[in-house]
Amino acid sequence: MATGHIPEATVARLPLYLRSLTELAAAGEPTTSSDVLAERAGVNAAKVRKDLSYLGTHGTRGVGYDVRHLTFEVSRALGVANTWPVVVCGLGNLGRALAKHTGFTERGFPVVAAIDVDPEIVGTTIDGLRVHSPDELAALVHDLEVAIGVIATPAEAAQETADLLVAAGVRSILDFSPRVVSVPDTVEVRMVDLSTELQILGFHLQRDL
Amino acid sequence: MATGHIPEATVARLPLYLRSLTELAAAGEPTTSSDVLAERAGVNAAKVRKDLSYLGTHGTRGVGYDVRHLTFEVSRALGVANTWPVVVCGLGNLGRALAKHTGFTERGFPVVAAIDVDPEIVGTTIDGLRVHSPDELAALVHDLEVAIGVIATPAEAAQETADLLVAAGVRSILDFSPRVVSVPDTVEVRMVDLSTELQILGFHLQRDL
DNA sequence: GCTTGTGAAGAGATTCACAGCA
DNA sequence: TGCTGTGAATCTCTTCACAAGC
Repeated sequence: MATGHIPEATVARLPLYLRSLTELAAAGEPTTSSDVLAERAGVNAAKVRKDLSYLGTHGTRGVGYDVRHLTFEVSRALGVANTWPVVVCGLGNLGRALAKHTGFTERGFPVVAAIDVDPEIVGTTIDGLRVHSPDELAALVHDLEVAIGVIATPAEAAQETADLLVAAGVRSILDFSPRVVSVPDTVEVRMVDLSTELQILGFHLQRDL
Repeated sequence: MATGHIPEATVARLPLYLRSLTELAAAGEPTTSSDVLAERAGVNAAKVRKDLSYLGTHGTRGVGYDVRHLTFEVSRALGVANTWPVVVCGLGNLGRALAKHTGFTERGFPVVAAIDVDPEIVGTTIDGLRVHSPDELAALVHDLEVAIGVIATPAEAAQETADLLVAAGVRSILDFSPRVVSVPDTVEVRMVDLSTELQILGFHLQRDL
C-alpha cells in the first residue's frame, strides 16, 4: 500500500512501535514479528500489521520484519530525523520538570527556551536554561526556530499563552493546563490533562464498586 | 435514555464538560446550552447533546440546560464525590512535580504516599510527604486505602513498579514512563507519554513542510 | 511449515437532520 | 421560535480470516 495517508490512530501508535524496535535492536534481535511487536506495544498483532502496511513497508512472509529496516521506515514516517526545538511556558512544578527532562532532547525535541511571567525568575538560569519574559517570546521563536510550544501555566494564563505562541508563529502546542485553548485551525494542539486522566480512572473505579 | 452504558469516548469528555460547567457556575450563569458547552470544551454541539443524553439528563427544549442540575448529573456520573487516594512511585523531576501538584487533591485525588528506591531520600519528607521504600508499598496501600498508582519511574523500573502496585492490590495505574507495562486485565492502565505526544506533533509538522 | 498483507466484516464514534416540545 | 434529544447515515478504527508467498 502507498504511503499516501496514514490514519491518526496509526500515527499515535508509531512511536510505540519505534520504541519497541529500538529495544529489540538494543537486545541484538535482527528480526521480529507482528506478534512480538504487538506484545511489546500492548496492542494486537493484526493492528500492528495493518498499521505497518500504511507505511508501505514490507516484511517477509513466513519470517517477519527486519528490525533495522523497519526502524528506518517507522523513523522516516515519524520524521524523527528532524529536530523540533521546544519552548516551555510556565515554570511551576510541572514546567520545571518538563524543562529539565532530558528524554526530550534525546528524541529530537530540545527545550531551547523557557518563559515565565514572574519577574523574580526572569533573567535567572534554571538547569542551564535562561528564563525569559513573555514579551521576548516572538524573538526567541524566530531566533531559535522554535517549532513547539508547551503550555505549563496555570489555567487562567493558558489562553493568553496560546495566543502569544500563535502570534509568534508556533504551529504546534502541547497543552498541560486544565483548560481548552482555542487557536486557528492551522495550529495543532494536543492536550495532556492529568486531572482528566485521574477522573477517567475514577469513573471506572466507581463503576467497579 | 437510560444510564446503562456510557461509551468510553464520552467518559473521556465528561471531565471537560464538568470543568466548563464549574466555570459557568462561577460566572453566575444559571443556564447554558449545548452550543456554549461545545465551544468551551472544544467539541461540536451535537456531540455534547449525545454525550449528555447517555447520562439520562434532561435539558429543556428551546431553553438549554440548568447549570446546577447538569453539574450534579455529570458529577454523579464521574463519581467525583468519591475520594481516591494516590501513591506516586518514582521521585525524579516529574514524580516530584506530580507529588507537589495541588490540583489533584482539589479534585478528589490526594497524593497520600510517595515511593522511591533511592536510599538517600527514603525516610525524608518532600513537601510534607514522607518518602517510603518499595517494600513498604503493600502496607501503605492497605493502610491508606490507595486506589491509584502513578508510575513516574525511569523506563527500566516501570514494569517492576507496576507488578508491585498490582500485587499490593492497586487496580488503576497512571503510567508516565515511556514503557508499556503489562498487567492483569482487571487492572486499568492509562498511559501518558510525553515523548509520544511530541512525536505525534512532529509527524504533523513534518507533513506540513 | 510460518508470518505477512489485506479485503471484508464488525464495532464504535461522529455527524446529520429533524421531530418533539417548552 | 429555539434548543434539545435521537434515529439514521456516515465515517473511522478494529478485528477477522485467509490467500499470498517465503
